[in-house]
Amino acid sequence: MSREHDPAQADLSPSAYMVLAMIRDGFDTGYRIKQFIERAASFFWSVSYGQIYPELRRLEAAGMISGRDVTSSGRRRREYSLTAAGKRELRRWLADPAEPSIWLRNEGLLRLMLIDWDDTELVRKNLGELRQMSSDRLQTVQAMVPPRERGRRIKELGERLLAETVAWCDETEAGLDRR
Amino acid sequence: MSREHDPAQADLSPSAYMVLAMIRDGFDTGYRIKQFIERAASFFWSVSYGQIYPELRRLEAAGMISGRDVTSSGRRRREYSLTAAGKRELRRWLADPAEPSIWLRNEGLLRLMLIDWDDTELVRKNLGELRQMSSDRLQTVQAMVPPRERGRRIKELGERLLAETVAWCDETEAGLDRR
DNA sequence: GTTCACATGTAATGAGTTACATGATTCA
DNA sequence: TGAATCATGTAACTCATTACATGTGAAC
Repeated sequence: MSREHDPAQADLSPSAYMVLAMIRDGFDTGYRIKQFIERAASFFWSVSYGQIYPELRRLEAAGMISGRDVTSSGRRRREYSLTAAGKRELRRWLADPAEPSIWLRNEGLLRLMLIDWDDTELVRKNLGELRQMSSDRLQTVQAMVPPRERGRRIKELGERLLAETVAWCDETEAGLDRR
Repeated sequence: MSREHDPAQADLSPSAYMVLAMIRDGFDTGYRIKQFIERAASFFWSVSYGQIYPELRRLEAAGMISGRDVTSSGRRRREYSLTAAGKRELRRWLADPAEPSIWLRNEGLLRLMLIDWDDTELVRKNLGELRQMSSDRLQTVQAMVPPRERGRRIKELGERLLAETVAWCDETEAGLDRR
């Protein structure tokens, strides 16, 4: 994550900017942000509540967002909105030339790479697991109604990548039989 | 990473098992393991030296591997081999029913999802960056000579996924002009 | 003589998870 | 009445990064 040290920049984490942008787009509580990311971005981004809630507090302390407690029909929630500083900082980051980092770990694929392929049963099991996960994710992505055009394009990529993985699992499994 | 607590199991991290398997396959130094993973698994796994070297020491302390310093033609390196316990533990993990976790963060895609798509220039820039990264990775994967059959299949998946991403970037950029 | 590949390592730091704790509402 | 969904939050922990430090040999 090569963000160089530069005192002129707030230098938040990518997750913080994600949160900022979600609030900008109307996903104004921690819960809603998590739900949305899980549905719309699950094929390239992950989050947990243990990350989101402290992040919201940090961003508020830093003056990037401001929150207020809302109680409607008995349920309490904390709604946030961007401050001027938050808007500025988000805009700055989005136009920033810093090269984006990629971080990935697919344990299923790792296992598949490490197991003995003569053990057809084990290969089949791992292939099945990967297929299941991918097609579950594919369904989640497909079920998603993207809010804007960019959402439609991103969604399409997710569908293609996940469908490709499912197809690969099927073909690989089929290849197992022809031996 | 839902590895349940079970005193009967050594419960190492997935990275530790990756290291174990690499040593099993003849990649017997930290440097070689990193090189190989970078080339063969870059599309689904990441590693850094800061992770690998301490991991090798930990595994040695745990009796899973044993290392010895080798100096050939002036250069010193530490070569490892699996102990009986290491072989056993690796075998156990590979047959383990624990569901594999997926963890991913593609900052380029995140930016693309968060930017204003009416700013065609910015979209183009981000698309270009993603395309560059993906085609670089694609080349790395293509250049790789897989050691075994399983390597060939995994390699094929990487190629398909990366090629799909590159194609998506191109199509999306082309679509930008038709507006 | 300088750059690239080989080769190993540590310290400081940060990010993000899991498990836990709590409680209301809605729906079957 | 029980399960699912809505909703927030903390503590302990693990993992893994980045930056730094060091040195050799080979190739140009």
